[in-house]
Amino acid sequence: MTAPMHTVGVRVLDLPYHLDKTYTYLFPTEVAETPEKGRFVFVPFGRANKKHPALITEIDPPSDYGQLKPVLGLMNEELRLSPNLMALSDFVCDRTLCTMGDAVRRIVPAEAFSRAEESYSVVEPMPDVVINLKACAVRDAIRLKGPMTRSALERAFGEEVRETLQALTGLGILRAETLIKDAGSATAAVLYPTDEDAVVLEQSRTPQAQKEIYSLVSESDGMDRADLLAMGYTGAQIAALIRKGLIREEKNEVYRNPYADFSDVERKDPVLSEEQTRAKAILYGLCLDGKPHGALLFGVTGSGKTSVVLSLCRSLADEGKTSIVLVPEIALTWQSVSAFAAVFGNRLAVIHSRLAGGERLDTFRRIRRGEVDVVLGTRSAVFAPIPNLGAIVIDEEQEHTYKSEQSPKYHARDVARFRCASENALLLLCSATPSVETYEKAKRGVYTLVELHTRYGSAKLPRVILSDTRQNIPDPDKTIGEELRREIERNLRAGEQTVLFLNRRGFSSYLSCRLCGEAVKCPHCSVSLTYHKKRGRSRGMLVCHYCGYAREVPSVCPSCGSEHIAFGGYGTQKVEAELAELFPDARILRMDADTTKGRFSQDEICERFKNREADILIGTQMVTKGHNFPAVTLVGVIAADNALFLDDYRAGERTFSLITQVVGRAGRGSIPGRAVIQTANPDNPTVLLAAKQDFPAFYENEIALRRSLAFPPFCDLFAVNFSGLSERAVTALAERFALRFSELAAGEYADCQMVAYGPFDAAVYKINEKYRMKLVVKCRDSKKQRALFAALLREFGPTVSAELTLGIDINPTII
DNA sequence: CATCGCGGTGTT
DNA sequence: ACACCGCGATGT
Repeated sequence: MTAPMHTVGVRVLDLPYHLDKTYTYLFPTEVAETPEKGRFVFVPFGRANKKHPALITEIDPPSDYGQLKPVLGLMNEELRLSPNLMALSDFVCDRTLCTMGDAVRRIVPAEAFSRAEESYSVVEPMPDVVINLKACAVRDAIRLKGPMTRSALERAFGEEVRETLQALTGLGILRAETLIKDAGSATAAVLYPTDEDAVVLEQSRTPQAQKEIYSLVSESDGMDRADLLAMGYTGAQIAALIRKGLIREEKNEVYRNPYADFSDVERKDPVLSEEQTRAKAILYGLCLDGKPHGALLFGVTGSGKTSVVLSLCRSLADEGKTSIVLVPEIALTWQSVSAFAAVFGNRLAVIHSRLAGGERLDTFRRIRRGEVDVVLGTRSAVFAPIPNLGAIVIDEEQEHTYKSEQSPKYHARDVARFRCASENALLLLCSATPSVETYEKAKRGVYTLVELHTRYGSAKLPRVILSDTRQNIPDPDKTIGEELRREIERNLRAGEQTVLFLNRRGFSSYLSCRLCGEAVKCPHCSVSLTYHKKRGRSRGMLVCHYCGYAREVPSVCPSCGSEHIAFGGYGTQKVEAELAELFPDARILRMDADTTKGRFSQDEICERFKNREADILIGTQMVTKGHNFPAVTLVGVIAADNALFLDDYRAGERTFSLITQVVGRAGRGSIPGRAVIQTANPDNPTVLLAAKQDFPAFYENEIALRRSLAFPPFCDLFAVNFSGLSERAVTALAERFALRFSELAAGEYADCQMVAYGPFDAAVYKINEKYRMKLVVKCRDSKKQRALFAALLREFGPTVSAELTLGIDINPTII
C-alpha cells in the first residue's frame, strides 16, 4: 500500500496584495519524501502556469479545491526559514499590510533565491503528427544535443521559440521539466602540497621557477593561485607541478566581503569608564534572565554610548549570543565600522543598501552559518537571519531613516521589538534625544532607563550663543551673521577648526521672476528648481531634487519673458562661497550629497578634515553624525528654524535633535567649545531648550502638545496614498476609496474610533509626472483597524495598475 | 466571415 | 499582474 501524496499550503511570492493568500498544492514524492514548513519551492500559478517562488507554510492543509497543481521543485535547504523568521514575516505582513513576498524579501536577499527554468527533451517514440519546418528544426536540435534549457533554445532560435515549444509540448513531442539552479558562490583556486616526495625537483633540469613555487606552496597552508600569478609566475609553471603530482589545486568557496580588510585591524576590547561600566552591567543583566526586555540608553552626545554597546556585544558574544546593531545610513562610515572590527574582527558582518549583489548574498550566508557574532547595518539589517539573538541595538533611535518608505513600510524599531520579544532578546535604544514615543515608554517603565551623564574625557558641553538673524543679517542675500562671523574669525586666528551645518544643498533654492513672481519649476514635478554651481563652469544648472531633471539657467522668465529674474534662498554651496569671500585665506571643505557621490568619498572628506587639511567644514546632516573631530571648538547652525515650521507634528522633535547633535560636535578635545545657533525665532521654546540641551523640559512640552492634539503616541495615523499619471483618475480613485472607507467605518467597523482627513493633494502634488493625493485617518492601531484597511486594499487591488497606484503607510515619517 | 481591440474574469 | 475569454467593430 502506498502512502497518499502530501499536500502543502504555500504563500506564492510576487503576487499583488489581493491575491496574497494560502494556496494548496500537491507535493509529489519526486520532489522530496516529506515536505517541511519554511522551505521555498517553485509552483505553477495562473492560467499560464508561470513559475513563481513560494514558501511552504502548512503541511497537508484541509482543502476542498478540485484540481490541485503540483509543486515543481524545492529550493536549496540553505534558504529555509526558521519558525522565528516565519513568525517575523507574518508579523511584517500583518502590521504593514504588505504581501508575504515583500516581507520575505527583506529576510532573504533576491540574489539568494534559486532560479527555475524549463528544460526540454524529446519524447520517444515520437507521436505521429505533422509539424511545421521551424518546429522540426527545434525538435531535431534537442534530439541532437540532449535536454536543452529554455534560455539556450532562445539563444539558438530567438525569443519566438517559446510558442513553438509550447506547441510541441502540447503535442507530446517534447517533455518539459523544471530545472532549479541555486545561487552561485565565488571560488578561489588554492594550491596545497601533496604527500608525494619532492626529490624529482632536485634534478638540475627542473626550472628555477617551479622550485620556487613548490617551496612557496609547501611552506604555506594553502597558497592562492591568484597570488602566485600576481607574483609573476605563470599558469604553465603551476600546471607543470600539478602534472608532476607535487601540488594539488582545490576550489575553495570565498566570501565576497568589502569589509574583509577590517578583520586584520588591531584587536582591542573597549575600555569603559566607571559610569559606562555601571550602565553596561545593568544592560547585560537584562540579557541574562532569558526573558525579553527593552531599555533606553539615554546619554548626552559624547558620553560614549558606542563603547557601552561594543562592550555589551562583546560579553554576549563570549556567551555564544549574537547581536544586531543598527545605525543611520550616514553614520555607517569607515570610522564606525573599524571600531566594531577592532572588537569582533571577522566575526562582524556589515549590511547596507550599497552592497553589491554577491556581497549581500555572501554576507547572508555567513550570518546564517553562524560565522558572525555581530551584524552592523542600516535599517534592513534588523531582518538579518542570525541565530541565537541576544540583543538588537538601535543607535540614534529617533532618526526617521529607520522608517522604510517602500513596501514593506516598516519601522525598524517595531520589527526589532517583535524579534526581541519572540527570541527573548534585549531591545536597546540609544540616543541623546530619544523620540517622544520612546521616552514616554521609558518614563512609564516599559523600557528600563539607563543614563550616561558624563562626557568623554569630562569635556564640557559647549557654550551656546543664540544669534537672531533678523538683527544680525540685514542683507537677505547673506547667510552668515555678525556673531557667527566673529566667532569663525576668532577660531581661524587661534588655528582651531569650525563645523557649519545647513540642512539644504545647492546654491540657491529657487530662481524667481521679480515681475510675475513665478519661480522656475520642474516640468515633471510641482516644485521649484534648485540652482547648483558647477565646478569650473561659470554658469551652473537648475536641478530638481525630486526627479533629477536638470536644465540651463534661463536668461528670461520662462512664464512672462521678463529679464528681471533673480536667485533666492540658499544652500550649502552658497555658504561655501560666502565663507570664501569673508575669509579668503581659510581652507574650506563641503560635505553634502553632491560632494559624496563616490562609495567612500564621505570617509575621505572626514579624514582630510580630521588631518587638519581644512579649517572649516560646511555640510548637511552628514556633519552631525558620529564623527569625532577633536580639534573642532566651534559649530554653527546656519538656520535652525529651517525644519521648524514644516507641516509635520514631528518638526519640533527633529529640530531639537538636530541642534543637539550639531552642538555636541564642539569641544570634544581639551579646549571648551562654542556653538552659534542662527535663528529667526530666538524665543521659540524648542530652539531655546535645544540651546540649553534640556531634553526633559523639551519632552514635557512636546508630550503635552501631542496629548492635547491626539498625535502619536496617543493615536496612530494611517496614510492612504494615491498616485497616478492621470490627474482625473487619481482624484476619482481617492474619492471612491474615501467613500467606501466611510461606509465601512460607519457600518461593520463602527466600533473603531476614527477621524478621517481628506482626500487632499499631497504637499508635493506632482512628482515625476505622477499626481499624488492622500487620505489620512487618525485612529488607534489595532487588529480590527488593520482589517478594515486590508479589506479596502483587497477590494481596490484589482482597480490599480502601473499608471494608478494605491498604498497604505501606517505612521508615516512625513504626513 | 476572419481579425483586432477591448472589458471582464480568475488565479490552488 | 497577467493571460485568458468572449464580444463587437472593422475590413475583405
